[in-house]
Formats: sequence, structure tokens, C-alpha cells
Amino acid sequence: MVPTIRDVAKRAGVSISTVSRVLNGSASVHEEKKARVRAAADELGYRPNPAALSLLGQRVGGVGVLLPYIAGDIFSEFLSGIDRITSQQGRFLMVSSSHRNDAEFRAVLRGLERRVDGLIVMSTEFPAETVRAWLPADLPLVFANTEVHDPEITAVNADNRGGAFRMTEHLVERGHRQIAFLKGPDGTYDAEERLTGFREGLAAHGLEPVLELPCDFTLECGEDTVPAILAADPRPTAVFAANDDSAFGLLTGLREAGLRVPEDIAIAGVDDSKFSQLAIPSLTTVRMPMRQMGRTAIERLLAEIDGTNGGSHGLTVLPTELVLRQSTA
Amino acid sequence: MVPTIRDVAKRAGVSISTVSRVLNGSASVHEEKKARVRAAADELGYRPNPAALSLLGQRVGGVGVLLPYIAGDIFSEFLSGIDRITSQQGRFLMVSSSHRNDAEFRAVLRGLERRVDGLIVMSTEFPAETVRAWLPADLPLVFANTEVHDPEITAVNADNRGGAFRMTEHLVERGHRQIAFLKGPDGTYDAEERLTGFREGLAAHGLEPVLELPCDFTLECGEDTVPAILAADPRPTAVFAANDDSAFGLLTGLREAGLRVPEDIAIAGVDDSKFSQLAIPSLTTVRMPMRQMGRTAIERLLAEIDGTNGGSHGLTVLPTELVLRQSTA
DNA sequence: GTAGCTTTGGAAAACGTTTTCAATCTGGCG
DNA sequence: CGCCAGATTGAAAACGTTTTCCAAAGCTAC
Repeated sequence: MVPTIRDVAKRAGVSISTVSRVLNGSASVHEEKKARVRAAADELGYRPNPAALSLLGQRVGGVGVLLPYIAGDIFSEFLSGIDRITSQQGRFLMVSSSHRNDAEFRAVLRGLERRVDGLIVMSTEFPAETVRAWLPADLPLVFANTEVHDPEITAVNADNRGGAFRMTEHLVERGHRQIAFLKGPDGTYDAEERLTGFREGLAAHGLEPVLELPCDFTLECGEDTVPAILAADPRPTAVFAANDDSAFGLLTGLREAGLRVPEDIAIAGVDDSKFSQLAIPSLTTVRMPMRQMGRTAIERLLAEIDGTNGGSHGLTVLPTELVLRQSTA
Repeated sequence: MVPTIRDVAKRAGVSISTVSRVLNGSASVHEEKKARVRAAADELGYRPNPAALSLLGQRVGGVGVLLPYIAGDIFSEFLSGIDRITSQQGRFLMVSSSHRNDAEFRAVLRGLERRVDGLIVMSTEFPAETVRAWLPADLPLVFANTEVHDPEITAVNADNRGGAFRMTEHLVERGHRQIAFLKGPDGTYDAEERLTGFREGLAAHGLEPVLELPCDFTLECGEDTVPAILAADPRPTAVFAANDDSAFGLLTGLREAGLRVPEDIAIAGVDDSKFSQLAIPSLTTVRMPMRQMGRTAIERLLAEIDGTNGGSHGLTVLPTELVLRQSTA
């Protein structure tokens, strides 16, 4: 069996309190005994039981991350930004995902709740206030890429709307007047924000949306939407896709249909995923700072856990950046 | 504060033993009290403290996953295969990564150790036997994509070597005689296996390796290696890259150098990452069944945890598949 | 030599839960 | 009416640790 503090005490010939004092340095102990205890602990390979510690109300040492889904390089970027910092600190990371409905979401939340010192939640489906209410009020909590209004809530978002706005402006400045939009999944925060940015961008130039097509962030739906785009009258001269994956689908579908990008039709995406610079033509896109978002979220969470945040809550909005490449050249 | 079983007992006017019995259904309790206890627990929102449970030697309910690194769609595929099953079962997932040296590796291991019921370890740097020895003998453990010889160890690997072998044969059958290999990071298991498969494939057709170039699985090094390939004499007619990312780098570098793929030079990769079918030309590659590997690993681990595996240890080798596309056409 | 202080070590409480053990109560049967 | 079996119930131990509280012992200063 795994050695307990009692085994160490017996081997060193002292009481368990003495062992605890030596190992935690919490009080002075005779040098000789101190050495004996250290030796015994080493030989046995003793490590305190984390469950016992956490029962005593000490820190658990873990951080939970709740994501809408795990797949996708965007999310692994986010995670790796977090992981770097937690593993530096000797903290562990609990990751969960795939919450389609609120029952499942709450179940996952309950599983995480008492096992971590704090939680990072990326919720594209439920606003931060709702999720906040599902959790104990004293649990440190940071939201990422989540709809939030309450200024008391700590959150880190990327400027989805502003990025989409500027991308739309970019297309308009290129002379496009008939711009279609390939939407993301209904009811998800980032998709809605990007759509809003698009509409506002058009409105800022006195234009009306001509075509807003349903899609769900996947390659497949991007490809499947091509016929609808080609059949539209007037036919759009540019398509702004709500994410890179669906833009890639467009690229593929358009090439198969014999159209040239950007000569016949311009394409833009959002994410700046790894492949967007590799695609042919390379994809004009809005860069989402996912790694930075992960890093900022974990930093703010740790500050909140350690109480060193000085009570600074509120929303941080990370800037997004236009990356102009061939697909709109 | 969070309600304890004592709060529930007080509210229901019974002892804590009765509460425990009702909530776990471990013994018969008067119907009326049963109802009172249920009501009290509901009103208070009572949930057992996981630390207390785990202190009693009950299952912790978690599974740990140790990866060489988190970034990359390959790894998120692996993770999502695992996550699907664990979250179905109400288990949680602890993820860690980035172990460069063995001190860091062991530190991460220690952090995970007592907090999970079992561990999935993907170790490209240390063989399974070594890692096994670092952990308590009774911890359920499954390796993935890790060098292993001991038949007592449970492991799931993809057939890296066989896939590389068949890819090499494919290139030879296409008439290539001067085939270069773009290596993965030194000393990592999958990279070495792929290199071995390549060499064996050449040997099977009486060929000698002409050019084995150092690289590290990244886009950048693939691109940077292009000059060395073009300068080689005799110049290779095909390059087999140890993974897709470095193959994409090659594609980019070759295009910039004005060469056509596959007419001037053929390219093949390993992984079948999402973009390999999107690249232009689309990339011939060896499909690595990462999601399947995650699923198999977690299934075998859960069987071991639940003791329903009937003592079946040993290595499962998942087949890899040649995916022929334009880059070698 | 003794009062009072410091240093040291051990016993025990506390954290939240399950489980074992013993006690009480109920009803049936002789 | 007395007794036994079974059904309910509660008290207490156990899990591994930190920490508080006491007691003992050594020391200083008078």
C-alpha cells in the first residue's frame, strides 16, 4: 500500500505530529529527529494524500476548464496557453467538454465543482450570468468567449464583433457590394457576434445584407453551401464565412465548380487557423488570439484564487487582427 | 458554506447514518423518513464531498491523460475520443502535458497519481516499462503510442512502422528510386518507428536510403529543408515526411521554389490531419486513427479499473491506412 | 533552590463520509 | 403474556492529514 504519515512516524520513531511539523516546517523540531523523519519519508517515498488535505479545507491544487468541444486546433491552442502556466505552478488541469443541453452542462459542472480551486468556462450557449448562478458563489470563476453583461463577472473575450466589422469594411473597400455571410451555429455567442459585426459593417457603409446562409462552422457545410451562393441573384462577389473551416469548405466547393478565388469571388474567414496561410489561395481571415486568451484567463483565475487580484473583476476584450491574404486580394 | 451530510440530517431530523442510507440506498429506511431526507437534500442542494469519498478508499471518479504536448489537431482528436466516453460515465478528465525531461515528467505524474483511478500515458520519449516503474504498481495504466516490450503492460499503438513501410512501397511502386525521408524529432518513439518503416520499405525492394533529413514535425522545418533537398545529388524524386505538418512545409517551400508536386517531386506525409485533403495538391498520407486510439485506450483503462478486463493485458496495434491523393499521383 | 519561560513532543480534535455494530421497536407466534 | 426475528435507527470507528492544546523538560534569573 501507499505509505501514510503513520508509517513514516513509526519508521522514524516519532509521533505523527512531529512528522507533520518536520515536513511542513511548521514548528521547531530537534535536529536529529528532523533528519530521521526526512530519511524515513524519503525511503518510504511518502507523499501526503491529496484527499486528506482537501478535506482539511486546504487548496485542492487544480483548475477546471470547461469547453464547448475539444476538437479543433483553435481549442487546443486555448488549452495549451493554460497548460503551460498551470504545469509550471504544479497545478493540475481538469478538462471537460460537450455540453449540449443545460442538464448535461450542469452535470459536468457538478463533477468539477469541489475538485478544483477555480474554473475557466467557455460557454457559447449560456450567458455568464446563467452559469454563475449554477455554481457556488465563492468559487473563483473566469469566463472566456462567453456572453456577459454583469461587470462583477471576470471574463476574457476576443473582439469577435469588431473583427467581423473590420473584415466587412475591408471587403467593402475592395469594392464589393454584394457580400454574402456564411453563418455559424444558431444561438452560439461567437457566431452571433460575428454576424452582428458583419451587419454593422455593412450598415456603416449604407449597405443591406443580401444573403445570410446557415452553416455550422464545418468544412462540409461550407462546401454544401456553394450551389446556393452561385444560384443567388444577384450573385455575391464576396463571401464572409463565420470561421475558417467553413471558408475552407467554400474554397473547395468553388474550385470544384470551376470558379477562381479571388478573381471570380472573394472569400474571408475568421480564426486564422494554422492552415489558412497554407490554403491555396491563402485565406484572408480575422485572427483570434486563442493562446493569449487562455493565458489571460488562467492568469486572472489564479489571481482570483490567490486573492491577489485586488478585487478587479470585469471584462477584458482582446483585440483581433485582420490578416489579409490572397483570397481577397 | 456548502451543505454537508450533517446539515441534511439536521433538517430532516434524522441521523447522518440514515441520510447516507437513503442517499446510497444501502439499507431499508422508513418511507416517511426517506421522503424527508430526499426533500432536505434537494432543498439544500447537497452533494457529497468528493474528497471525503476518496479518503474512504472509494473511487475518485477521474481518469488522467498524459500527453507529450496538447497542441495539434491530432492530439485533440485523441482527447475527444476519450472525453466522449468519460463524460458519458460521469467521470472527469485530468489532462497534462509538456514533459521534456524525466524530472518534469515524474513531477506531473506525482501530481496526477492519487487524484485519478487510472492513467492513460502517451509517452514518446520514455518507454512504457520506465514509466510503469515510476508509478504505484496497483494503478491502472494504459499506454498509447509508446514503446513497449513487456507483454504484461496494457498498451494501444498505431501501426506507425507498417504504415511507413507501405507508404515507402507505394512510392517505390510509383517508380521512385531516389526517396528522401524527412525525420521527426530525435529519440521520440513514433518518429523512430516511421523512420524504421521507411528503411525497411526501401530494403524490401533492395534500395538504400539516399537522404534522411533532420526535421521536428513542424511546418517551418519542412519549408526550411527544401534547399537541402533541391541541392542533393542525385536529387530525390520523392520525399516522405514523417508527419503531415512538415509535409505541408515542403509543399509550401517547393511551390515557392517553382517546383510542381507531384510532377517534379512527389510528397507524402503521415497523420491524415484535417488539412491533408484540402491542401493543393492534396496530400498522400498515412492515416493515424487517433480518435480510435483514444477510444480504445479509455475502454481498456475502464475495463482495468472496473476489473472487468479479465486480466487481458498486452498491446493492441491499430491498423493504419494509406490515403492516396494528388501529391503522389 | 525555585518561579517562570522556552523548547519539544504527544494526544486529540476536526474535516465529511461510509460502514459496522449495537440498540430499539414492531409484529407474529406459541 | 413472553419471546424471537426482522426491520429501523443511531452511535461510533475509520480514512489521512493539519493544527490546537497540554504536558514535560530544560533553561534563565533571582
